[in-house]
Amino acid sequence: MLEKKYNYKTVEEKWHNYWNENNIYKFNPQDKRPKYTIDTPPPTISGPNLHTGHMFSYTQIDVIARHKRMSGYNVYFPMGFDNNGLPSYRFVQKKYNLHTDSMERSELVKMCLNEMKNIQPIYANLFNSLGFSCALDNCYSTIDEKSQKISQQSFIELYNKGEISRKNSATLWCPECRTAIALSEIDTVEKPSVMNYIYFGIKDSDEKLEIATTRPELLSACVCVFINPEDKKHSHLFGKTAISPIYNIEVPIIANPDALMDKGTGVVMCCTFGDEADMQWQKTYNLPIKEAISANGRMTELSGFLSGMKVKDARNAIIEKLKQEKLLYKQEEITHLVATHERCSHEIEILSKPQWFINILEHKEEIYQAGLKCNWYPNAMQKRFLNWVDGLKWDWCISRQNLYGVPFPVWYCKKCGKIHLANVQDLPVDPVKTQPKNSCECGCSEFEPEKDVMDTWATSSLTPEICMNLVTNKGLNDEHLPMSLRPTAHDNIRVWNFYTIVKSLLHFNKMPWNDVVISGYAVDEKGDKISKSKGNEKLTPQQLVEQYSADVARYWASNISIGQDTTFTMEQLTNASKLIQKIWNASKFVISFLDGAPKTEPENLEVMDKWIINELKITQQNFHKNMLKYEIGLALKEVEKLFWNFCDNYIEIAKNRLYKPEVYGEKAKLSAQYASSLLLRGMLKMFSIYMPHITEEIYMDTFGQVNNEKSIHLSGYLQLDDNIDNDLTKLGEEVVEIVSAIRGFKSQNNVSLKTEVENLVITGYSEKIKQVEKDIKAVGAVKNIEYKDGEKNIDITLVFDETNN
RNA sequence: GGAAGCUUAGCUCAGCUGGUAGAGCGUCUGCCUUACAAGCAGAGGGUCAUAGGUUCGAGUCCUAUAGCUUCCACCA
Repeated sequence: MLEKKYNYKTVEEKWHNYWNENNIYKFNPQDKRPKYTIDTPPPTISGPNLHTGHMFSYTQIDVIARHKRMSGYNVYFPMGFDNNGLPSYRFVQKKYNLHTDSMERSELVKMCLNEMKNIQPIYANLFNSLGFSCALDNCYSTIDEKSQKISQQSFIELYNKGEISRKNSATLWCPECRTAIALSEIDTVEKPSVMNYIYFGIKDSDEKLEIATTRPELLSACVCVFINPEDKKHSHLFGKTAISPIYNIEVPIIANPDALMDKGTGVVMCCTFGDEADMQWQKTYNLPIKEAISANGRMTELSGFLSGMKVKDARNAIIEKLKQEKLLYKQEEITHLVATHERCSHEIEILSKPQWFINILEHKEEIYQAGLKCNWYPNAMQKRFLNWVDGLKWDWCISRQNLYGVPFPVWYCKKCGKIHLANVQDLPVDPVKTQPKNSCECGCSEFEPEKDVMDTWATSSLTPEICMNLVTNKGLNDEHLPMSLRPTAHDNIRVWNFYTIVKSLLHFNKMPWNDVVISGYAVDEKGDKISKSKGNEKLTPQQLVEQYSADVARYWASNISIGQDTTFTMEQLTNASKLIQKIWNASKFVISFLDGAPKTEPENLEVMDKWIINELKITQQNFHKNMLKYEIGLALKEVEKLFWNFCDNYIEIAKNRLYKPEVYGEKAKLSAQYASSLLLRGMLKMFSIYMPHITEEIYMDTFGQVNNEKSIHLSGYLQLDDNIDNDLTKLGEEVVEIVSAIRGFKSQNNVSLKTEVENLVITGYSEKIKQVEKDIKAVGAVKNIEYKDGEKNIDITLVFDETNN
């Protein structure tokens, strides 16, 4: 028997234990049913707690996982933790106040892995307390040995395929972090700057050439001057030689249509490597490479008197000097967009350093095609991916000059410089700690280890393989590809999704997954993303679960439109709490009549019972239609709509037959018992993917016991035929209309709903209404009904009662 | 500058392949009705951003405009 009030605290904890002890959600790879595999995003370990956003997006994934499980799939819903990257590194460094300059890499990795052992249970507890059905007993970490092995194996295989090479090439460089970074790690921010107008000289001429620049400190690296070929004002200069101020370097004047006549003075100086455009020009015009900035963000010797200065100091110093020498004739304050490193917000430089690159530019078309092949939910997200692929300009630089990360399995021969790779069976290796087994072909047996580490995405892009390896132990392997689903937020389209597709194509020429679901953000009333740094998180996930229950939190997180941001308000929580209590109450009512309920459909079902069963069929169809599109919120609304219809209208009708078989007949009672329990069972199953605790509690107290079932979550949805009877729907609508009219009339006359109706005149309704006369009479407390033809109308006369006056 | 999405009741949002505007919350009124007063019933409230077009008929399709959001590009 269910208690009067639903006590979520004890109930939720009870089922968590039960689910874990009985391995309810355990994935069995041997199971013959079709698999549904999820490439779960591993949460980044960058702080001691999870936030609202995690709860929001992982709930949606869990709803999908539960739905597929209920639909008969063998569902694999793994979980991992991402601690291979700067955020985790920074977190540990800060927490223990580490001086990492003097640390060994392996030591640091060990510390990060240890720290994860502290954090992981906290994350796992929250996941558990939210009722997530993921495999928390077998998680991966993106820096653990297995992941390192797969990541290094991927490197070796792609190297052997010729898809990876070490090139001395332009690299996006963060002087603050002192590492190369990828295009996807860049944020562009608007910053104030100064446009400096300076004079260049012309060889064998007294003419002065006016040039505008925001980066005068790069003057020493100036290799040429561009002028638009259409530019008549400057056309006499083509083929001549310009002389840079201060350094007096002679550089050619070249016609270049990229030089815009209306920008600056129309004359551009090109400094390798000032920015991306300079880079392109360097390649196109085969210009010499001159480096004015070094890896630590200071000026090189090339810059002469600026040498050793930081970029900004150098800029001020050279402006001073230009002013002194009267080579600077104008300055303008401007704001412009600057590329910055998203992790540290420092301005990016472009340097030429030897780095490891994965070929992506030459695979652009294949990647584009893969984007087309993938099912994106919502579909508009596909465009974003394709746009990104279209705009690719760089190969994927996977080396980072960090201490922390997955090392390259690479050594260089000290004598001839030849690249030596580790053997796959020896992985994972740290080249700093070990040496190749054989000496080099040149006879040398001394090696220099590659000290760089791989970009974190070089490993994260292998999560399909890392996930499946947890159960198959087959390492880098394509048996499981494509996985069914990659769920993620939209900020990851051009990063994690992109790189995963790249790796999967390069390794196996296969799609990593069939479907990609992009979730929106949880936002506050103003539309700002809820995050700890913004301080707009009203309740932590833990508080939410404690104060409102996991089911309430989950309801809020699943009541969404796919890809749309969802506002978090306290009202929504109240709403969900009410729905849950209502489910409890309605269930109590239905269950109290479960004794003696027919297990199979009785003959001669009452019309209104047929009607509500018909409504259940319609709802199930709509529910599944929406779930197929991953519209979990719309599917939920379908069930809710049915549920309220069931409570407000059907129960009120069935009540009378259930309470008074002596008046309405035993058969009519059996009919209502059958229909109400079928409805409850069907609705609980659909609700179960959103609110797994309360539904389990009710189900296992009743229906589950009949067939000794282990859990509602393994019970599957109701199998109903799909014969929809539209006439029944119409009839039901008419009945609801009539009942509503009676209720409204009583309401307007300020009388209780149980006040009897002396006479009810129904005009213009279908003949069939007569079939449900006794139900209408019962629910409206109507003594007599008259039927008339004509324009639709309902006329009500109440029984005269002194107490009503 | 390029791309995508959004603009429907006071608020948060549904409205699939075109056919007389929907839900929840909030507001107002009434009701202790053998599941539920943290409940129930009822009422009010919208020229579906704007302007054109296609159509017998458009919130729904097409074109343009405006506002908001996001992504990309723009460092001389």
